[in-house]
Amino acid sequence: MSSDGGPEQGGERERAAGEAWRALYRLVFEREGQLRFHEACDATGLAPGGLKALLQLSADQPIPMRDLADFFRCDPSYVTSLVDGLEAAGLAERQSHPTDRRVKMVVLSRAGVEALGQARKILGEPPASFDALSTSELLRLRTLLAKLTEAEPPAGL
Amino acid sequence: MSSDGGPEQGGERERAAGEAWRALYRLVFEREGQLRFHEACDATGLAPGGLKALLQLSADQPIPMRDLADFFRCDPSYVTSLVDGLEAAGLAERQSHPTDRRVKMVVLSRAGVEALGQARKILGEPPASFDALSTSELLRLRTLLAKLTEAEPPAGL
DNA sequence: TATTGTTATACTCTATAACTATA
DNA sequence: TATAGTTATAGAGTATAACAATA
Repeated sequence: MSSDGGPEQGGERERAAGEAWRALYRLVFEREGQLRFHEACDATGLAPGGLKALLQLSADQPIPMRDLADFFRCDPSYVTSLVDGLEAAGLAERQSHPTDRRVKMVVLSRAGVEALGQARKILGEPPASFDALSTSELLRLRTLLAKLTEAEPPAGL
Repeated sequence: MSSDGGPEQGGERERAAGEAWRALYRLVFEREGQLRFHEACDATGLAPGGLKALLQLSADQPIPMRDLADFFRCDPSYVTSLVDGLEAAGLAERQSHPTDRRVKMVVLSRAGVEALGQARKILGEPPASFDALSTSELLRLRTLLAKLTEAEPPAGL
């Protein structure tokens, strides 16, 4: 955080930022987010690792296994076991790379796409506490959060 | 989510709620939150489970081990191993309950309090993307999020 | 020689079952 | 009899090391 407010605003700005962040963190990381994630695991029959992998895959954009390992900062051998699991469940398939025959790429099967939709539906459902905000407050909240996510580094795959 | 807006506002309200929630989720659960948590693990030398336990403890309010198991929805035997770890690291101590001699309670040692402070400092640091908001926007964001956390069920220990 | 993915193996995390002590 | 915590054990989850195939 840099301070860009007025000369007397720095403290207030930083306090507000800290409080906002900690509220975000509590809301998502310690409560509803975890619940949602567990629900989605149960609904799809996947272990946490399998669900995280599922969420990074699609039917039409094959992903090299190596990229998954980089994204998750895990060992390639673990990606092997994750993809083994998804394949055994009929949710994903390995494809060979068109030009580099060392590389294997992963895509979702039809069942995988369906499971992904189910997971996204559960994860995307706002918690009951959102009822505490009026519609205009929700609109403002959405706008502010959109600014934050746009400012983030493009951490995707 | 119930819809309490005007007759034509329901769709917009729900869309805003969904988008706000998913932005929250992405921000905390898939990115900065995970990074912060890993950093805090490294800084304290604790495994994820140990850090989660540390965050629920304090020096002056002893917590029965059973309450920890309930809070984490885990088996009591796992609490035993978590507390064993914290104790071996010199961060926590077991106390006996004053009246019920079956119960053991956990408190932080002086080193535990210090480690907790270190962890909270890391976890509570807002991400760089917060620079994208003006001070007044941060103040508004904080206010909106405070309403949400206040509306949550009191999930604490 | 360097890189992708797999196998074999081991270590960590977490749960189940059986047990002790206490209520 | 029921409850708090521990021990022993077993099962996931994840990493390391050695290896085969390909670049």
